[in-house]
Amino acid sequence: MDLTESQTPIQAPVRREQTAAFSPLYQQIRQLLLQALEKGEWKPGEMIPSEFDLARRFHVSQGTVRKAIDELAGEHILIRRQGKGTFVATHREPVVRFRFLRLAPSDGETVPADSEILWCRKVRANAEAAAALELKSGDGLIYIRRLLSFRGQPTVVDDIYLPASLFRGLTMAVLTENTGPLYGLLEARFGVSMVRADERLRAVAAPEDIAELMKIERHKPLLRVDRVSYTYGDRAVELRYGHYLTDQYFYRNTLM
Amino acid sequence: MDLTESQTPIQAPVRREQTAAFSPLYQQIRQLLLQALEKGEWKPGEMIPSEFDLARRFHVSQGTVRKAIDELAGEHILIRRQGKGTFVATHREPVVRFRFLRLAPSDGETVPADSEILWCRKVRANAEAAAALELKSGDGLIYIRRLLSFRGQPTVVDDIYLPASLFRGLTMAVLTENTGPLYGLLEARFGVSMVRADERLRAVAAPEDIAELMKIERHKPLLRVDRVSYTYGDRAVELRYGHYLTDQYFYRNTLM
DNA sequence: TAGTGGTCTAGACCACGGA
DNA sequence: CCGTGGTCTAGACCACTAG
Repeated sequence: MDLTESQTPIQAPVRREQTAAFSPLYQQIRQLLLQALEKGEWKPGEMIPSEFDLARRFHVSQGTVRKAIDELAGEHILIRRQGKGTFVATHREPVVRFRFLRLAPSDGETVPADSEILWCRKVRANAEAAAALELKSGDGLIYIRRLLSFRGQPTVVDDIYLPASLFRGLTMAVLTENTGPLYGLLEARFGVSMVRADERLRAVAAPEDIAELMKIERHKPLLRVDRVSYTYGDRAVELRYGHYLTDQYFYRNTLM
Repeated sequence: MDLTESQTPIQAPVRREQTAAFSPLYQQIRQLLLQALEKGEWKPGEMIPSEFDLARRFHVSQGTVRKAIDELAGEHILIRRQGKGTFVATHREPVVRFRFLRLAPSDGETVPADSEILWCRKVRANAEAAAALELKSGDGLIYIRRLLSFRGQPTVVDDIYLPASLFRGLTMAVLTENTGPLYGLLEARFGVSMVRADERLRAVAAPEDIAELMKIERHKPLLRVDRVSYTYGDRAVELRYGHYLTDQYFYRNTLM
């Protein structure tokens, strides 16, 4: 995989002079790996070179590469599989999906979500969206509304805003023909991998349009989840407002 | 610190025969460290022995001890401080507290919580509490209700259930004279450290008694947070039902 | 200056998966 | 059988803290 190609190696492993901003070698390697991922050198689901190959490429020891990969694996950006190799994480694996869809049923039975795209429009960013997505007010956004149902019960309404510049060609048709998770589509078709998301949760009274979609009475309490998602390098690439009906499901979380 | 005392060392570092349940050495060390913590050999806030001392004690290399500590530090059970030592995490440090109280104000300003204990009673475990706390129905529990206010606005009502057997002597008087966080009291006075918690979030209409305490109208949407907390070794030691008013505050969470 | 955690290396060997 | 990640060791040196 391009091991002989020209590729900005760390020449003399940079030992900054004392008391200057000190960055350990393995952090520099971590950054180089992130850059390679961002460039798309290895795609989601693919295997990256072995630790020894990477060590040769970056002119460091295998242990140092290992520590860099350890960190990225801890962030769920890479996935180690003993005996097989190290792979780029992908949202097309269900285990990843569960990290980003935190609804679980009150009574055991896990259940697949049934997704219906309600619309997909181009809009202009208002101040709030622009601030969250690090854009300018008025920049183009793609606005998607979708409805998730479990066992036929409409349970989640998501209003999703994506920078139009990153997702040219994302249309209603593309969305409806996609079967897997949305993030899987975004990474496979547009090369944008969601790596982290910050959420803010509140209890709110159901707005009229959402109550109608969910077939519930107005003002019923809903869990509102505001999400900003980030790709490599903490770049915000999605703003999402979710309304969750939590009669049969709950939002699960673990504090550590 | 008892380095010469008799203490079940790993004698011949146990290399299990092939294909049998294999546990790496550093995992065995991790378990021994957890046992020492559980025994109270090192108390919250205290420094544990250096990596080299522990290596001698357990008859392994410093690198192996280091890897065990790495894991415990990743679980926020231990805290490393370069140049000083490795310390047992304590809930009396604000940084830890924020991991377990996830409310943040909608408008910047962070604010200290003002806690009022409403009552502290002995009750018997119902089926639900018994199941969550791994007890038998009818076992003794301490039931605490408290009210947290921010800027004078009542915002959180917590109903807390603790196994009476673990917290003998926990009374209204003890609670009211405690100034810091509840978990700080529990670890300092009863030797029970909260290490992890699972939460289930729902939006609900405010029950009458809670609406009254918060001085809000009945049926107003509240965020209900059911929590089970665990100490070392995944032992459940707290069941808590929280009702959060999310007009001015939100529950923050990061997905990774 | 001494003691602690943090980094980096090189080498040996083990566990796992697949050909 | 080989190639991968995983473990363990020993040793050298760096960065940080405190006396």
